[in-house]
Amino acid sequence: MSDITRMASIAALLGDPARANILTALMDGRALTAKELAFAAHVSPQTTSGHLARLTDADLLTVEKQGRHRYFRLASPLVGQMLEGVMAVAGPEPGRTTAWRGGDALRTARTCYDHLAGRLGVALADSLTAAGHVALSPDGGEVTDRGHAFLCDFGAVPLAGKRIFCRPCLDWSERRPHIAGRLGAALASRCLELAWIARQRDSRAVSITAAGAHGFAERFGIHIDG
Amino acid sequence: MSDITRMASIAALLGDPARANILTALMDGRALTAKELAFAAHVSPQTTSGHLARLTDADLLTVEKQGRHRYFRLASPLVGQMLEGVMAVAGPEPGRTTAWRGGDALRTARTCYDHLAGRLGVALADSLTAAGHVALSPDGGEVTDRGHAFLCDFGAVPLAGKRIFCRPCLDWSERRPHIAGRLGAALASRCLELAWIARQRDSRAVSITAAGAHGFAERFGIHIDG
DNA sequence: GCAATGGTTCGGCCACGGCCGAACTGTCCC
DNA sequence: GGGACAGTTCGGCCGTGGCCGAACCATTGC
Repeated sequence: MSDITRMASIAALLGDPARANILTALMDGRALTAKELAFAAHVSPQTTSGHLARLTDADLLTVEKQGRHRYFRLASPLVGQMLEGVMAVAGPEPGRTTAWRGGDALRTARTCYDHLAGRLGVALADSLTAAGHVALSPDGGEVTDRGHAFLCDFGAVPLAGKRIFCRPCLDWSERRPHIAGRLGAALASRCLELAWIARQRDSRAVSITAAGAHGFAERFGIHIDG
Repeated sequence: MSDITRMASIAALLGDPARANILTALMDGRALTAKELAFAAHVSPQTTSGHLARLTDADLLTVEKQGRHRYFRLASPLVGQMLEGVMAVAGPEPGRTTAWRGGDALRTARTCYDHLAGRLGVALADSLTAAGHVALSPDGGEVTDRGHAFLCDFGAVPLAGKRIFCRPCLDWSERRPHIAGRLGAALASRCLELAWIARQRDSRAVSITAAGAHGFAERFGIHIDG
């Protein structure tokens, strides 16, 4: 199969509205179940199953089995970039000025469910592990004694609950882990509380405030440009 | 029509092998006729006509009438970037290391028919106009007396012939004009003769040699990185 | 064990769209 | 004028593929 034939078959996969819905629903790096994707695609679960099979066959998606669920996510940053490339061409509808500029902002910092992702999320995870406050392993994470004190001092106290305390979540745009679970949620809500970050309308992107730029640098040694 | 529906319809246009052939044939910025594109797409002229109509309707291509020919070219750099994005995902075939890295090289310097395009081609045009050697206008170009002397000294003497002497050619990746016509061809062949540039296998990209880097800087004040 | 739920496979329906042959328009050139 | 050539439009054929209903696994929980 030639280069352009393969290119055409990949593009054909994006060319169906249902599959396009599925892929864009996954663009923020979350992993969603087949049923959630069926809802996003506005088609029945059977039909969705077929689409998902084709997308995973083409290596656009990866799948993880977990109990009776199957979680799908974008297979690589390249896939997200490809989608953005198509968006960039399709986006500027005549008579509409909002070009698709979410790309950069999304990569800089965004929420993933209720925790932080993007460059900021990954940098935060790096900082905490480098300082020996948190130890991440593929299937979970631990907070050290020093880490516990540090986080209490910072004001990020996870709520009690049976939800997993800390786990690494693979970041779509950075392709490296950030911190999810109750700890991730606590960090995000504390940053919001301190007004270090601010939500943006109609987007999962978050912006880093001036106070945040200063705070992240001082407390975590993190410098995010843009 | 929603964002993702439009995205899907754009992607669907790329998803047909014939259209994918057409678009990739135009990726180096040349303008080709419907018949040439029919040949590239391996389908009949009638079928090609339909494809071209859809591609221009979607603003992926622009068309210029010229006599009984219609010349098609990519409508914007975004289209080329989109194609590269899809190539990047489709390209790395398992068991094959040649990823699609032509993109950068093509943008740096390439041939367009028999003259130079890309950053180098545009820089050359800029240099010659800035120095007052050449005056480009939308439908042609003139060489000044000083320019004539300069070009003779450089060794770029256009062949006689009825082909147009000098005309601007819109550069796909830079979206600014470079020099085509007999003059453009003479410049390119002289650069090749001096071994300032070298052709690459199976590609329209050309590489700038060490002598070229030096020569372009000294004679034309051009510095191309990469 | 059984029911409930997530997910897949199968079969059949149907529409969209790619393809070409044939006929038509428009331009160039002798 | 007439012939050659570029390109388009029309009509009809046909395959691909999207969609859902129904039935079928697999896992969880009672």
